[in-house]
Amino acid sequence: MSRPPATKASSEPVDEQPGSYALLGLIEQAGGSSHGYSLLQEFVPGKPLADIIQLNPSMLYHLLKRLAAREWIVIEQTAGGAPRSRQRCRITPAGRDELTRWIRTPVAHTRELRLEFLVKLAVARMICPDLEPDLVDEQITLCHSWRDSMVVELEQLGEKPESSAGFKPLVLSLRLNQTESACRWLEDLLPQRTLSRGRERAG
Amino acid sequence: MSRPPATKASSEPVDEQPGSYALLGLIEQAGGSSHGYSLLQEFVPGKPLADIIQLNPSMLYHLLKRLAAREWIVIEQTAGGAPRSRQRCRITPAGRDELTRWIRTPVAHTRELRLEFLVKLAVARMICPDLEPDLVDEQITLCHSWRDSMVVELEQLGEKPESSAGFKPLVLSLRLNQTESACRWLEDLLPQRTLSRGRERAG
DNA sequence: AGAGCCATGTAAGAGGTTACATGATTAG
DNA sequence: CTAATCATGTAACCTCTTACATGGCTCT
Repeated sequence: MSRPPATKASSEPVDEQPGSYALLGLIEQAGGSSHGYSLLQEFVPGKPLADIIQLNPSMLYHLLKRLAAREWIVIEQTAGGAPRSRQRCRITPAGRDELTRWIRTPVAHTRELRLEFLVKLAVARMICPDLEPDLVDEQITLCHSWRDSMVVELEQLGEKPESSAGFKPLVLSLRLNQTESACRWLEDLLPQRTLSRGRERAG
Repeated sequence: MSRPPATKASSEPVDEQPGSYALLGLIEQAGGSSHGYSLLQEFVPGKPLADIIQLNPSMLYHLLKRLAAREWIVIEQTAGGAPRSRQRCRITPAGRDELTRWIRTPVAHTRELRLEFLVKLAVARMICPDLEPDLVDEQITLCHSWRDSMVVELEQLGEKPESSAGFKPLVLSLRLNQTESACRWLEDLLPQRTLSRGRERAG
């Protein structure tokens, strides 16, 4: 499970998937330790995280093992006798470091906003609400830089007439559209930090 | 990817992935038969399809076998002696039917526009350019219906104040934004059909 | 006694990715 | 001779999903 994907020079640490960090965040929020089943309860309909991501039991326990393999948590069996007793998951200092590192790192693609960025946001609200404005700001900055470089790229494509034969302009303009609307969505997120409640803006 | 993982009733026909249809379309365009390596050449940088989707050799031959298993193509070995001789892939009538069915079916999610819809468009331009306007029109209609139902859903969420605690409105407004920008992008595609003799852009 | 929740998993299987194997022919 | 290109794959490994196994406990 050491996870050297053998492909990307193995120097990059390679993030876990959002679900793993959601779990890490829930454990941290619970005071640094929790157990599988109570974590599972946070993913039933009605709980905030369930609006963003769903985790079934199999996946949850699987992810917990991966977290343990990375030494971001330790898993202790609490009862000795019963074959399937409650297990206690405790976050390690390394896990805490990794969690805050991950929260503060903006997502690298527009498509990751829906799942990964929202999980970051939700976890930040749970364990470090003060970070939320920074988190949104940095994501906005990054999104703007994507947009700017795509605009440049599109202009360059427009200069060479042979490029209009291919689908590059179409692909780029779609991605540009999506990125621009993502920027607007992120910017709409900002006012919410000053409005404590009551103001709904539908669209 | 977005495929219902096979244990689900197995009565649904379940589309192949876009790459499979790209191959089917290339074979059809080549007069109904082609072979692996020359299909591979259509995915090297510079070829139109390469702007949309990339296929490595492993995946390409894997997909060809799947197409053969579905009896959408038949694979014949042409040379008898050599261990790895050229193989000929010929599209079957069922394959042709499936290809046109797939082309005419709009994609079911906004996220599939980038890859699957563009492959449909590219394949349509190759083998049935007259269909392109319909293809775009139908996708626009569908996109609009998504947008409308999301607007309704957001309004309903706005009526129940307890929902503002969760992330549902955020998720929905992001998806609505993305869908709206997808609609605009699709609409931008339409004027191109008035330049319907599109062969001039090759030079 | 049976239903249902608590609690934790294993098994099976689909799908995809990368690295690598194989052997022919052609070009420098 | 060596390298590249032609041409087709296999092997190993990863992820995620669904179905199901396992037992204790509690409530009716």
